[in-house]
Amino acid sequence: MSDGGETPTRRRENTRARLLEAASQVFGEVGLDGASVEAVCERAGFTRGAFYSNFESKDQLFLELARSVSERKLAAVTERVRRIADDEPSARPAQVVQQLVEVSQDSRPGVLLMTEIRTRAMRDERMAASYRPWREEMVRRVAAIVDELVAAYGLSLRLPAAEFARIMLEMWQSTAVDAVIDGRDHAAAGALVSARTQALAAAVVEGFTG
Amino acid sequence: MSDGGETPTRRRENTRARLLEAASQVFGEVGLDGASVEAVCERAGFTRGAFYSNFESKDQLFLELARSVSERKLAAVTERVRRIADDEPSARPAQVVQQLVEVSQDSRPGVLLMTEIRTRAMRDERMAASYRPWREEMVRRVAAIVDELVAAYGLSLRLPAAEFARIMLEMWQSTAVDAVIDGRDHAAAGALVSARTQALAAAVVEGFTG
DNA sequence: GTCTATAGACAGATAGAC
DNA sequence: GTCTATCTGTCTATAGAC
Repeated sequence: MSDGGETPTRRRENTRARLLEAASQVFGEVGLDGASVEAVCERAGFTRGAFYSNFESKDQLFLELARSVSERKLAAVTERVRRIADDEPSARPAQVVQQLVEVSQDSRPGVLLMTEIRTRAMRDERMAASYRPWREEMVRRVAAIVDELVAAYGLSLRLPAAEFARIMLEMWQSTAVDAVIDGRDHAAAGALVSARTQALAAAVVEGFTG
Repeated sequence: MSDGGETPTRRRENTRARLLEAASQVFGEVGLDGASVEAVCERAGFTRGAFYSNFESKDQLFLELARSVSERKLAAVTERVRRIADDEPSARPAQVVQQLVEVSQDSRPGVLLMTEIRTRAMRDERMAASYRPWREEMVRRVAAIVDELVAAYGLSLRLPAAEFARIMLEMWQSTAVDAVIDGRDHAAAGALVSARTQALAAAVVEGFTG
C-alpha cells in the first residue's frame, strides 16, 4: 500500500471530481430531474458502479455540487476584488464595478445550474439551508465592496449598502436568466448586465460617474 | 345532437378547468418533472383517461397553464391600476406603488409555478416563445404606470422608465423566490417586497415621497 | 336512445439503487 | 447487469349527460 491506506486515494478523488464536473454539465443542460445517473456517468466516462461507490445518491451529489459551485464563486469574487485593490488602487468606481460584474457572470451552464439550485432550495429544506448562508455571504461581500468604494471616492448612497448589494445581486441573476431565455450569447449577456449595473449605480449612487 | 356538436360541453370545460387547477398546484409543489399525470388527476378527482381525453400531453397542459397564469396576472395588474385611476384619482405615488405591489404578489404556489415556467423557458424554446411576449408586456404596463405617476406628480426619474420597470419586476420576482426559500409567510413576504420597492423608488425617483 | 366523456386495466420504456 | 418501482400514453367497455 504505497499510498498510506486511509488516503482518499488520488484516483478516487479524481473520479469524484470528474463525476461532479460531469454532473454540473448535465444538470445544467436538462435539470436535476431530467438527468439520469447513467447520463452523468457516461459524460464522465464511468459506469454507475463508480457513481454509487462515490456518492450515496443523486440528491446527495447535487447538494455537494451546489456547495462547491457556491464556494468557487465566492472565492472568485473575493480574489478579483483583492487584486483590484492591490494592483489598481487608482481604479475608478465604474471600472471596479465592471470587474465585479465580469467575475460574477456565469456562462449559460452556470446560470442553469444556479437556477436549478435556487429552484430546488424552494422545495428542499436541506438545499435551502445550504443556499441561505451562501446568499448572505455574497450580499455581505458585495456590500463591503460598495462601502469601500463609497469611502474611497466620497460617494453617497441613496440606499443602505446591504440593500443596494442585494438588489444588484438579484438584478444580475434575473438578467442572466432572461439572457438565457432570450438566447443571448455570453458576450451579449455580459454587456447587458454591465449596462444595467452602471445605469442603476448611476441612479442610486450620488456622485457616481460612468 | 341537442347541444350543437362542436360545443365544448359544459361538463368538459369544467373537467379541463379542474385539471388545470390541480396541475398548477401539483406542478408548484413538486415541479413539472416531479409531477406525474396520475398525481394531477388524483388531485382533480379524475383518472388518467379524463386527462388524455382533454390534453395531448403533460407538456401541452403545462404550456396552456403558463399562458393562463400569465394572462390572469396581466389582467389583475391592469384592472387594479384602472381602479386606482378611477376611484382614487388623488392617491399619492407611494399608495399607488403599494397597490401595484400587492396585486403582483404571488402566493407560495404561485411563486413556485412562475419559477417553474421561467426555468423551463430557459431550456424549451416553445416555453420561451410563450414567456418572452408576456414579460415584455408586463414591463410595458409597469413602465406605463411609472410614466403616468411621473407626469401626474411632477417627479423625475434617474433611470429610463422601462429600465426602472424591468428592475422592479426582477426585484419582485427575486424577493418572492428568496421569501419562499426563507420560509416567510405570505404577509411577511409582501411586507418585505413593499419595503424594498418603496426604498428603491425613493432612491431612483427624484421627488418620490414615501 | 345516442354519443361522448370517463374509468381503469395494460404495455412499453426507463429510472434509481445495489 | 439485475431488480423493482414508476411513469407515460393507449385501448376499450361503459356510465351518464343531453
